Amino acid sequence: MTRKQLHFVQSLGRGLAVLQAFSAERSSLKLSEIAQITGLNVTAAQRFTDTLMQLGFIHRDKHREFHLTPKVLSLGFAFLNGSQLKRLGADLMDRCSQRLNRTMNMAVLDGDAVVFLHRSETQRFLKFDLQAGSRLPSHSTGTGKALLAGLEDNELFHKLENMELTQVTSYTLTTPRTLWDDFMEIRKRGYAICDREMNLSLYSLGAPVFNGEGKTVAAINISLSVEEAKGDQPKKMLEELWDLSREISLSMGWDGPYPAYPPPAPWPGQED
Amino acid sequence: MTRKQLHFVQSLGRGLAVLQAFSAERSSLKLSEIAQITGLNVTAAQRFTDTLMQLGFIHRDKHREFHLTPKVLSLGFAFLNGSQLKRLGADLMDRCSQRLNRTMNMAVLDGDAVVFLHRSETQRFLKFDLQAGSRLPSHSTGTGKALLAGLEDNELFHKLENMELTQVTSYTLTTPRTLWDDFMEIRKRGYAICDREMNLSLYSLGAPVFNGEGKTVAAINISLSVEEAKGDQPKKMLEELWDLSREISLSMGWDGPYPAYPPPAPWPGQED
DNA sequence: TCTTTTGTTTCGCTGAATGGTAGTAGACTG
DNA sequence: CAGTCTACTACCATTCAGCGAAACAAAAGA
Repeated sequence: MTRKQLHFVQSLGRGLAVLQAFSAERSSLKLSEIAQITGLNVTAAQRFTDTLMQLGFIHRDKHREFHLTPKVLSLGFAFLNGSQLKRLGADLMDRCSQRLNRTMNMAVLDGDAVVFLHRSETQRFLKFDLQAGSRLPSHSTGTGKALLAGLEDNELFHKLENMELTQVTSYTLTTPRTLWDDFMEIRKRGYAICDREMNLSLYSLGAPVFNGEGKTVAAINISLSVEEAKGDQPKKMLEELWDLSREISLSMGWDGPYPAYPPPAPWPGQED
Repeated sequence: MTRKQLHFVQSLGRGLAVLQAFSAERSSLKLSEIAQITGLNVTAAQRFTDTLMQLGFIHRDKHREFHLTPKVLSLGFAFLNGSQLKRLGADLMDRCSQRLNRTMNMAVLDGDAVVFLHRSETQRFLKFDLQAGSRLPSHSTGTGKALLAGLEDNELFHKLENMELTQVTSYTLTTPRTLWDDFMEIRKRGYAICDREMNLSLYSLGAPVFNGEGKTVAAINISLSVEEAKGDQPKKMLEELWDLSREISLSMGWDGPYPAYPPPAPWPGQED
């Protein structure tokens, strides 16, 4: 792990590593497990667990196993509720979702994953349980593709070359080259189509949200079942989605040409 | 801030303080503001912001202001999805919520606040927007009161004496003594009533969830408008809520007498 | 029971973390 | 545009916070 040594507070890094050792699958850990996962020696791990306990972020049950406490949620909550995006967009999205009787989501990019900020639910059955904070691979979701298409060419290229392109279904695009072409289509069209790439019964449309500088800061999506996608539903939904994305972008300060995607560019890698 | 000095890793504490300096209201901070809020000198604050940036938890915009990144959500998400409670209870609650066409919530206690873990939404209008991670004062919510009533007597007393009992509406109970009496009623009845104590048009019923040892680990609630609460709706809702709480407790391993609240106890403080 | 694994405590060493100072870049003002 | 803030960055000597080995204690298995 090469990291600029200058100005890096080791103890903070290690302590956060301890917090991150917990996950949905590994929700209770023994001291020795924490030490193993983080690569710390046991004594050090103990110092950090002690500290985190005193701060109330983890707690130890009677079997001497550590768990995260609800306090860790408060960190994420500060982010969610402080985000201008959510404040401005959530209401607009809720209303649109109600009107269409469709579940919609708003997401941002974090590393190679899309993270959901807000979900407007409806009664419809197609229940694909996501909630604020959920993460999904970006290359196989409507929101993810709408977001990736908004990156600068070189950043996009670099990311494609380095990210893991998991084959989620047989429809998932898994090579940098094919995805690049898809993104260029998205830039032209202004919206993303994700047809069974995430789930064999799911057809999702994703549209970007731009901030005052025309940078892609978020994406919204609307899902249809594959059945519905055969009719003229997509067209209608797309219009609504498009209008909504425009409206949210406007409230974020973008009043320039729409969409504000960069112009399509040729594949910058070696042809093979 | 008195804190056991032994085995407390200062740098971790300070670094986390920097993260916690951000909130919904203060979502973007300058270096000097961070230093001021955390009580660190500027140089130290810089070391921590540097570290947190390198770790991807915060980022700095072009106006040199710091923001949290979506990465902080992942910490809370590990907690949410690792919680047995949520895994077991969410589905049961969703189904119940659908059947009754009522929004329900599940919450746990964290310090003096209730933190919502899961929300089962319905179309109903009474929209009081909460989402996983939201925090509310515990003394004025149905879930909060159901949770507090489950504390050990001395813990409950101590908490009541030390927590801030904000007067949210004119109905909110704000003295330790009156709340104590209310909690004893809750222990007898097995459920909490929160009538306009949080919001003048809200009537909420809260029921506890017990774990395998009979400890109160969570609470669920169902809300009615004050209008509806006048009829025989509460009775019906209560039955459903009660059954659900029992069912969730059972799946958590509690098969003893119900409810598993401690027995009512007299007010331990000085009479005045 | 004994053995193995896991967790706790101690302690001397060292460099990570500290905070003062001085220098620099932006922002605001008149 | 000079002048004056204030906010931020870079540097560096000092030192104590954090470190890990090792000895000890306590659970968990067998």
